Amino acid sequence: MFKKVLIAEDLDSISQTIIQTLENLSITDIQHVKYCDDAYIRIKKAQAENEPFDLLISDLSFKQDHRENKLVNGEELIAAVKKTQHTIKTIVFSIEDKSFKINSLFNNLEINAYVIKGRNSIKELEKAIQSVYNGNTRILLPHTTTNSITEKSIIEIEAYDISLLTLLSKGLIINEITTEFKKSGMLPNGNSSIEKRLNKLKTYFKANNNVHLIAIAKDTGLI
Amino acid sequence: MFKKVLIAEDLDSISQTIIQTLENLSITDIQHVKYCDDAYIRIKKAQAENEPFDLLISDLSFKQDHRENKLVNGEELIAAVKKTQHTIKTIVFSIEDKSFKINSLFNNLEINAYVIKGRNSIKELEKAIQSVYNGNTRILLPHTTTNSITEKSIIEIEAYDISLLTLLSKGLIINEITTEFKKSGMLPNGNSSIEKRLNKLKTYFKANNNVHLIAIAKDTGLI
DNA sequence: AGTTCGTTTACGGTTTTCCGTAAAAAACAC
DNA sequence: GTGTTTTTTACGGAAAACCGTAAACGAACT
Repeated sequence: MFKKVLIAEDLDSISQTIIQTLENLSITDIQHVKYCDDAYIRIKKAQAENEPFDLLISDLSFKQDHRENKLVNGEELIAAVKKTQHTIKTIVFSIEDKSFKINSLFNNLEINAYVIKGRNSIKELEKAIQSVYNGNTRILLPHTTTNSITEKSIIEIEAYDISLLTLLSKGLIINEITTEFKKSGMLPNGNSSIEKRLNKLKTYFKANNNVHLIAIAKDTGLI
Repeated sequence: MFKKVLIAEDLDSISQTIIQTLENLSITDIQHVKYCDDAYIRIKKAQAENEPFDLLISDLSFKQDHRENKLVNGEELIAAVKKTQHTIKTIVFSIEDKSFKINSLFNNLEINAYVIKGRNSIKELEKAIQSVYNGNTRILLPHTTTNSITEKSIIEIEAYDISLLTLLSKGLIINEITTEFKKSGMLPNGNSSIEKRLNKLKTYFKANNNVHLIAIAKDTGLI
């Protein structure tokens, strides 16, 4: 079993349970931090001392407080950690159940497992740890994502749409988005193309207008 | 100290910690449910058997799954419980940190304490339990609500605005909202008045347009 | 080079929002 | 009851979204 495990989880009401779960698996060296920055430092340090962590169990969203942090969420943390220690195994333990986001974590960050916080997630987390230790990857133990978008859709929605919706949600009008896209080299960037894309999104999400579309995008966690 | 306590919390990773906290306070009769409906039934039953619960510790948001439930969140649960057993003490333990919502719980549901899930919430929860047992009320142990709206604003924003924003977020245009308001007797319900109110909201939230406004309303948890 | 096909962009008309001003109605004061 | 203030509603013009159509462009192939 894993020897040295780091937990990145801000809520103490949850981290305590994770620690206990790890103890039940006879893992002796369990460390816990409440901030992403701290997690990164710990991993760096352990690496420098030639006693690197075997496994990182991380939440995705961390509460903001008085402290200024460079890494503000689990995605940034994992991306940073993988750059410095690519061999480390990673399990994400989060309440997020949108398959869009989960898939992107497997594809972009190459995490080893994803466990959705739920009514029976402790056992699932335990299983996930076992599986990852046995060398398996792409593990997800869900009630396969209830209120998320279907698989097909996810493929169609890309970074372009996210940018578009994000700018729209920030109050920019189409013209301004066009200018913005031209600045950042995002293509296509004509007024009409952007309108057309918005129309596709509206059709897809069954939205009556832009306002409705943004509301839906917020609800589904797309932006 | 309290003798009989019920915990309503869906995430097992959190409930386990709460149970342990209660055990540390030498509370012997600790019950735990993962669904609001179950909580209500337990309380009814305990009352019928003349051994009512002293305290209810409840989360606010519960994940939806295959099960059909009448009570879908902590607010509904507490409202229902108070109707049948007004003497019960209630502590809300939730990640929600918008003072708008927290205040409404104290005012409308007359909860006894509110603890925000955070980096040191276990100790705060413990303190809250002690305080409620000692007869105190209106307890809130926060880093006083970071990313929420200020006090003044909350007073100004009322049910009317929520309805307005909600309808807008559902894709209705001003004209349709007017009709809707006339149907439901919401006043004022003229096109211009609704526009004027929207303008106030836009000024207040520093929103460029309706799309922006809805995005902000979603972000702040107003709708 | 020319053809085809798909994508991007341009344009125009209609609807809705946006943002004033003014009239009407209601609430209030005396 | 009359005048005053506030709130609500009506209206109208400018800006933006909305929606269809057509032109321009680019890549792939012959």
